[in-house]
Amino acid sequence: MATIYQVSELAGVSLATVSRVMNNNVRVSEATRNKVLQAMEQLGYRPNSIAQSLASSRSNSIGILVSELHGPFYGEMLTGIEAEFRAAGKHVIIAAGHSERATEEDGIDFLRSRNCDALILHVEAVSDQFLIDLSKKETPFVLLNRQVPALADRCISLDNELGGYLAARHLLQQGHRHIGYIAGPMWKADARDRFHGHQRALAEYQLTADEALFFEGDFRETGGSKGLQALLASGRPFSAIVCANDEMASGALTAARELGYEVPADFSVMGFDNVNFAYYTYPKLSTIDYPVSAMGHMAARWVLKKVYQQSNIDVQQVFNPHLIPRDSVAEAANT
Amino acid sequence: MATIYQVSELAGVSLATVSRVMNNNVRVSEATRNKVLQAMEQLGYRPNSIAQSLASSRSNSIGILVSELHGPFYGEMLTGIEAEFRAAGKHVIIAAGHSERATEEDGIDFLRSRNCDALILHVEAVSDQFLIDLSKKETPFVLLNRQVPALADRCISLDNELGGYLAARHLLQQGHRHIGYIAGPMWKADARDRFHGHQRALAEYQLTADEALFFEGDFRETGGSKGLQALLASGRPFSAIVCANDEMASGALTAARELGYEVPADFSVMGFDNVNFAYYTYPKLSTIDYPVSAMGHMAARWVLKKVYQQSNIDVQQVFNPHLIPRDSVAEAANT
DNA sequence: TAGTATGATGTAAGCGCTTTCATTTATAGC
DNA sequence: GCTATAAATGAAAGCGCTTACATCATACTA
Repeated sequence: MATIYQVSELAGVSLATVSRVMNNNVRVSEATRNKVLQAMEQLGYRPNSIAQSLASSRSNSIGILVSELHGPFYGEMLTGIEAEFRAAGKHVIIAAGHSERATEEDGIDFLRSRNCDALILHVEAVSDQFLIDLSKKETPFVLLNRQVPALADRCISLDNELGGYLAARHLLQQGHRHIGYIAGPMWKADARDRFHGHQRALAEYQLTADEALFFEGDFRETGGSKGLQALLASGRPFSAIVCANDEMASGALTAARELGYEVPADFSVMGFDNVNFAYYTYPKLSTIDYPVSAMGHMAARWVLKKVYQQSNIDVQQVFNPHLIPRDSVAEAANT
Repeated sequence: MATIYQVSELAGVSLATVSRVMNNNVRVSEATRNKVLQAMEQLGYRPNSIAQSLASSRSNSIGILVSELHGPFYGEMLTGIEAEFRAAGKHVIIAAGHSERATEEDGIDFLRSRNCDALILHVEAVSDQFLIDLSKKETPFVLLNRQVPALADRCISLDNELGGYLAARHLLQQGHRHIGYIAGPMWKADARDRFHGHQRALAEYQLTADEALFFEGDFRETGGSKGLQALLASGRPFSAIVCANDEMASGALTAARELGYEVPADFSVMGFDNVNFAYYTYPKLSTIDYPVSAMGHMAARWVLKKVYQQSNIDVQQVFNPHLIPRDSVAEAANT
């Protein structure tokens, strides 16, 4: 592999000049620039990015920690992030946190040890304090889908409370008054926020959530099917359920069918996230759109702006969800 | 940030000794090792991985190129790969190739310029020759889900032909004789192989694929719905269709419902891949299992073995698919 | 007890770049 | 044509490590 030294020799200029044409910020005369370019071409020269990083103390790499690498949600997020950075010539190092405190902390550590210029973190299990402490260390980071008041300027998040509100209101407007709720793990902030929004909507109708019609799931399909079974087992009548994400809604739909119920004739089902497959469930899932890809892009742009000084970039930090009505919700029968 | 130099000073030993205890291969007396460890602890020392890479000409990073970062298939693959490397202390740089020749070549270039120690490639659009040429360059790589005869020792693949065969045979055994086929893009090797397997099974029953009942889709939901419409429009009767992947099968299922057909009463549908959501479609999709996560693991282990000399690792290069019968296929009515 | 392995440690030369500072060369003003 | 200024280029010192190679102390052999 040719080095910068051989290029400089072939072109008959100094190392410094070659370096300058590579980082074309400084002025180099057209003539020498061409000589150098030609020499590079001829030698098939490729700069050694490791050496560049060492010398410039900038690795051009961004560490991404997400809970999982699979699943419709994280996939979209990663796609958005990667696209943005790739275009900027930066590269992306990924790690999975699996929603566990130790693994998340370990992942952050791992990424930091890799000399990332910045981190994009989708963490759920580490404490706010941990993040606040982390913010005092040298590596900058943004938080995706998390609100830490003390770190407000580094948070890119969705208004989950509003989403929960919109979902419930949709059902209420369709006349539903007995609404079951299959929540996400309540130690997760987004799960809690969604439920709070739900409660707020109910309150507007002078209603409160029935504890017997509440089930705490795991954000996965099985959580939805177990949740539905639990609601049914409670013996309490209900005409609709909201699931805190689409995976659980899908599980609930499947379970409903297996148990002989028909959605939305027997009861309506709302999802949340509007992941790709929500259109392909049966019936098509009414849900709340989560602009996850856009938010991934935005996190990347935050980094480009704050860390790589690309000042012409605008960043939006709070996103709003909106309702996607489809076929899994129908008007309530006469109550 | 503390450097190795300060550690050596605090511990009262030379740079080399500190380096030795970090890479604990060489012999260092217990006493000095402890002194050094203690000094590191005290300074909160963390080695600079960039400097390590430059000095050792080993980056401990592996480049991964997949077609997409989202979608159930690639997500599983990445999860498998990441888990394996993370445990080994290596890190993973990812890029998306989007199934386009230029983007794939560019991605490989990008990864190579990042000094990856090895590459794991899931490429579809670049030519065999390109890969053969690439194999002559310094960066080693494995191919996932691709068979290049000249590079057989670097391929980890599924026997797609067998999968196509199993899918068709299942239908034939259920008495179906008029079978539609919604293929993937036929320029992709896996799409072709699956179809070849399909033809082989038909041949065993003295049948050939009806060209009017063949549709070339795009491996996505919309491909499946368009495909079904095309088959229906052909006017040819059929009692079953096989889709070359689960996404298209899901699209076909949804389209069938919209058009007023019932699966499997009106016709059976087979998928391929056994992605996560296949269990949650309605009806539950009969499909062919693709052990994608295991194959991701295996690709990572190939790298560990061949590039990082972990000789105790076994690698399996060819995987076999198998049938997962569920509810979307039923016996053919009397023909 | 001299002679020789052997294990532990130190010295110093890179790895391939970036970047500051000094130097040379070109341009302009008068 | 000569000096003042700006533009282009070069020299060289790192960036924080790894790793031959050299050195030194100790343990063993005969």
